[in-house]
Formats: sequence, C-alpha cells, structure tokens
Amino acid sequence: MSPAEPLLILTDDDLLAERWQALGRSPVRARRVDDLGTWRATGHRLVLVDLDPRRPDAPLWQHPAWQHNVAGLSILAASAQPDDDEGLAVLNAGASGYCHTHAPTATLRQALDVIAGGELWVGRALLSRLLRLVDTRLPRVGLAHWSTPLTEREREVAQLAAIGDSNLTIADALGITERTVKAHLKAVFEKLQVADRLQLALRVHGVR
Amino acid sequence: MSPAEPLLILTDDDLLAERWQALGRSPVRARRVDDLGTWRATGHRLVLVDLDPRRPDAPLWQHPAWQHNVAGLSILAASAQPDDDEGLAVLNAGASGYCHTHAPTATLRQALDVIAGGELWVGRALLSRLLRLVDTRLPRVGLAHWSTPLTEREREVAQLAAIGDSNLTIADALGITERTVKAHLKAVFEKLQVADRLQLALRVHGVR
DNA sequence: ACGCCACCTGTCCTCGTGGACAATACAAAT
DNA sequence: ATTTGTATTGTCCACGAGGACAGGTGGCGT
Repeated sequence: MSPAEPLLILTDDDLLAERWQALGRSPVRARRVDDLGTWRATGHRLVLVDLDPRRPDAPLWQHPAWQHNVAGLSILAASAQPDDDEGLAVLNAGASGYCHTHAPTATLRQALDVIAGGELWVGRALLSRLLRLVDTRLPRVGLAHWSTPLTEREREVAQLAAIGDSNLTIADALGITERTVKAHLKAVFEKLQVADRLQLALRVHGVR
Repeated sequence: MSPAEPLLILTDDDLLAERWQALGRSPVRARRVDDLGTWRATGHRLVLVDLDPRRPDAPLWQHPAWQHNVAGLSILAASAQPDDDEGLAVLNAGASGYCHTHAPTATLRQALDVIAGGELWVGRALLSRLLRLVDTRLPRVGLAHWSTPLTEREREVAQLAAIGDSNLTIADALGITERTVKAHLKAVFEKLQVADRLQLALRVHGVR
C-alpha cells in the first residue's frame, strides 16, 4: 500500500530516517535541503521532510533550495512539536502537508498517499482551527453567480467541464450520452458568452 | 484497499448510488436523512452522503436527523457543485470531509480512508482558500510560484495558454512557430505535472 | 573540445472538441 | 390545443491539441 512514487526522505536525524524507511517502496535518504534539486532531477517528486534540523538556523522553508524546488514537488513536512503557526507557514511556503514527526506509520503513509495524489493533507487539530478561523468572516454576498442563467443540468455539466473532465467522462458521470453533454455545453457556451471549455473554466472559477 | 468500516451510502440518486457501490466492501444504501439514526444503531459509522437531493428543501446538515446523529459518525459530504462556502458550512456542521460528487473513485476511497481514521478531509481548492484566508497576517515570504521550475520562454507560453490563447495565436504573439509553442507547452505540462492546457490554466490562476 | 541546456523547427498521426444540420419525449404555461 | 422550454440523442465534418518520432542552433561551464 505504499505510494507508487519514489519517496525522498529528508532529515539529518539517523534514527528518524530509519523509522521512515518503511514508508516507501525504495525510499531515498537525503540530509540537506540543497539535495532537493538534485533528487528532483532524478524524478523524485514525493518528499517527506523533517522540519527540525539538528543545527537550526532559519526555517527550512525559507531556504533558497526549498523555494527553487517546491513547485514541482509534493512535500509532507513533519515537526517534532507541531505548532499551528508553523504549519500555516510551511503550507503557505508550498508544502502539501503538515504532520507530527512521530505520527503512526499508517497515518504518515496515508498522508503521503494523499499528497502524492495532488491533494493537501492537514491534521485534524490544525484543520479544525482553520475552519473556526474563517467561519466568522465569510464574505458571501449575492454577487452575480456564473450559474444564474443556466438550467440545473447545464450547471452540472458546466461544473464538471470546468474542472477538466472530458465530455465522455461527464457523460458517464451523469449517465447520459456524450452527444447530450455536447448539447448542454453548447447551450452553456452561448449563455455565458464563452468560446470553449477553458474560458468556461476561468469564468466558473472566478478568474479575471 | 477499501475501508474496513461498513459504509453507508446516503443519496436518492440511483445512478450515484450505483457508482458509489464500489467504494466499500459491502456498502449499504439509504435514501433519506432520517435513516442516519437507524443505521448508526446497526454499527455504521462511516457515511458518504450526497448533498444534492432531488427534492431540495433545506440544506441536509440542518436536518434534525443530521444534527442528532452527527456526533457518532464520520461523514464525507459530496456535492455536485462544490462551493467553498457550502463546504465550510457542512464541515462546521460536523461532517468530516467535503468533496465532489463525481470525484474519481480512487479519490473518494482515499477520503473515506482518511475520515475513517478520525482525520478530516478537505479538497485542495477549499483548503487552499482556507490557508489564503488566514495567512493575511503571515510574513508571506518567497511563495511557491507556479512558474518557478519553468524557463523564461516557457513562462511566456504558459501564461498565454492559461488565458485561452491558441497555439497559433501564441506563436504569432511571440514571433515563433506553432511547432515551437507545442514544444514549450509539452515541457510545461511535464514540469507542472498537468495533462492539458485547461489544467495548466487552473494551476496558473491559483485554482486547486 | 565536449557536454548540457535553452531555444527553435519539421512531419505524421490520433483523438477530443465544437459546430451544423437534424430529431423525439415530456412538462408546464398560454 | 398550441406553444415554449428542457432534456435527450443522432450523424457528419473541420479543426486544434498533444504525443511520437525526428532534428538543428547557440551559449556556457568544465
């Protein structure tokens, strides 16, 4: 059940590195942040990184090597003393997940699975706090929603098309024919005054 | 790889119910929110619920049956038209996860695994927004820009492609051949790990 | 000099997209 | 009863996108 992706373990703690060996099929060990670039070049995109180096200078995520390589990587950051603010900082620095250094192996493996799939992983505590924080301040005004002129069915089709689903995928999802999807999309394009599904996606996601 | 927990599927959409059958070992189907109490009594604690009933009255999470049973359950809420605010609302109402109704089976299964383990599951889009909302006070250091791993030329091409320009249009704009545009885009797709220009557009414009 | 890399170009080929003609069934409104 | 709107499906066709091969240039560092 390990992630199919080759895993890069980044820590200068030998004990920790040994613990983490069990998480990947053939995990690779690195000691310094500078190694990120090297291993990315070899196709390693899944990284488990220890945020508590033995000789702490600056936060790891402010290191140039981090910032140069973070875009192409899925990084799960682990801290021995997880702290909400640290978590927010590292996630905002491009990490895909934040967890406890000594979290159960099963949990770590699951987190790696999740971020390998392009999602984000945040522990229950931090996530709860996030939810509470934003709960109080929701803009939520009745602005002209993109879907107002659309029918129910057209909305469904548009929603799926806007996240990149193909016509056939949408058809299967809704239990209709690809031809029907096209018909709905044609109507959507006209009503929203867009030329193709890319423009539709931008409109739906509020770009521009 | 299915969750060990017995899964309760709650939807009045027959097609959807059929699709979701594959998610659990021996999934049980329910149609109305009121059934939550009944099935909880039988030991079902893992629930996948469709937030879009055919006869929409009030939001599902405001139903008495929901509020009476939510405490003992791990609920993954799915919406056909995922909306950040809806997600926040349902999570604050006690759900453990929020996702797209027609998300890939693998994703749904993963989400169920996560919430079965007591964690919370939130999709990348919503989570990103949460992070952005609370980071207004954070230093906002060198953030991970989508263009970091790209070369200068690739950035230009990607930028134009992301707003919907055709390859030929991009070529004319940059004074190069359409073939060259394709070459740059191919490199961009690989580096950013996206399949096509629509996914590229979403990435560039900070969606998901 | 050699290798690496960014940049540029060429030709097939397959496939999804979207437009242009259609048509049918069913509901609610007039 | 007729009209209007929504949802559904059909075929044909032109075009762009993106992959799979291929190549050639110039700069820059060892």
